[in-house]
Amino acid sequence: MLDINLIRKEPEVVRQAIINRGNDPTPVDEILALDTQRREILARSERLRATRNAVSKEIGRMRDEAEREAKKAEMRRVGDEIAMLEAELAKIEAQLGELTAALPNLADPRVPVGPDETHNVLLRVVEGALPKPDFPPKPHWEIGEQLGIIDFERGVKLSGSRFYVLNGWGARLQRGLIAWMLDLRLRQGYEERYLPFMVKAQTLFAAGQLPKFRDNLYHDAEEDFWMVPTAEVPLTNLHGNEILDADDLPRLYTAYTPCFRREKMSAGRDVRGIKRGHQFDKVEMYAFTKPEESDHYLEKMREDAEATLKELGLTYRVKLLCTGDLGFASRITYDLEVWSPGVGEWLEVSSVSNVGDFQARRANIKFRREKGAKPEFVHTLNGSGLGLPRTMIAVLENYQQADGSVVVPEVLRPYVGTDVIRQAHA
RNA sequence: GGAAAGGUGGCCGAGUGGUUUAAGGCGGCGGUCUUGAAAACCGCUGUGGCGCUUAGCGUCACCGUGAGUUCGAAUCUCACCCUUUCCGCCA
Repeated sequence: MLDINLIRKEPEVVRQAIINRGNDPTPVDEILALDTQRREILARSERLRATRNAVSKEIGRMRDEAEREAKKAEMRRVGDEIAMLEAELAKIEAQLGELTAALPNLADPRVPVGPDETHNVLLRVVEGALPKPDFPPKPHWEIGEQLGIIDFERGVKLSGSRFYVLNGWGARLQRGLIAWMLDLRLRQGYEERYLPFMVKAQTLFAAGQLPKFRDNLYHDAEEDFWMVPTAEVPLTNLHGNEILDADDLPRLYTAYTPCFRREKMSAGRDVRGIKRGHQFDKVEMYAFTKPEESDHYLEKMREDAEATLKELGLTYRVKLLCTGDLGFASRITYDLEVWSPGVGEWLEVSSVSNVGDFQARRANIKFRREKGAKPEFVHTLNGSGLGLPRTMIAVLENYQQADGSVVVPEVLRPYVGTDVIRQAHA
């Protein structure tokens, strides 16, 4: 949610920012018009309320019955007028809310302007420590099926396309990755949380997922339960409607959750393998900071995510997203992409964003600089650390051997329980 | 799922239609006193919106949420949500 005061004061800036994202800026003008109307009507109805409050108090003290009835009749008319104005106000506020809720966040000035992902800026490539394979690398779906650790057929039998079953060492590899990543986050200073995987609609709104991305979410038909598309959603709301002490900031969190996405927007893309499913696992990083510190923690989160890939010895690259590819709530985003030789692709495994006060406004998360000071909105940041299926793909494809086995990365061995995977079961 | 009780400021807690402008207490902040501290005493104490002559002032809203009754609602009515206890079911 953008600050209405910013829209009032700098409509040109907001308009241009929306255009830079490739969106239509006309809602800005509608918002300004509605905002003016709102304030006019509000002033009128509040003057009437003030009158009614005062007169009602007098009525309570009046002894003369006739005079009393006269005043009551008069206030009845005032009441009717207030009701009329407020009905109008409610309509305007609903429209205003809808329009402002649909506006994306403003991009940071450092974000390059561009129409789509082709204009993202490659910042650098970091070579991993692993030797290049001296044989033609296979894609993970072949590795997985040959080892018997990924069962696509039974996944489809259970749930349809884009589902799979992990067997034996495959399941343990994923579990090991999750546990190792969480421990790495703890060493990096994040606190772990175990969160609800189903949340209320309001929780999704505060994180910026609703109303805009309704089509990409799963929800219960009968109750107000929505499956989380990312841990970012419950983490954002962890401190919803709270005023934090400045001493409590920053708050750094990490959480593992499954993520559920309908992938309606990506129908037909990446149908092969485990790259894009309706259900996937992710370890997330999240931060609540003072406004002036959020950029510092953006860099920390990016470094922390990068450390994951470095410790796995993988080759990756860092991109700065352009305005056209930026997420709805984000001001600035780094993407980390890991090289995977089997599919011959750079796979997006992490997205690290500074959201500024965009989610804090929606979720009403504030802090007080000192006792008695006026509460201010915090800044929030989120980053994947990392997405599991794609990290699994990268591990399987980068650590595959000529004989079809997969060596377990050294850091994962204590977590997985073996040095090398030769078959599904020991 | 059934029954009962309940939801009031940072916390406890009073409040069954109009001097409630939400009592009182605790906590917190400031002050008096003190060598210092404690005690005692005095003062202050939430969030948001709108307006203005903007260190402030005025006004409106907020007592779980939403509707309703009324000139006037924390208080009355209805629906819903949540909490606690008991019963049932269950990992």
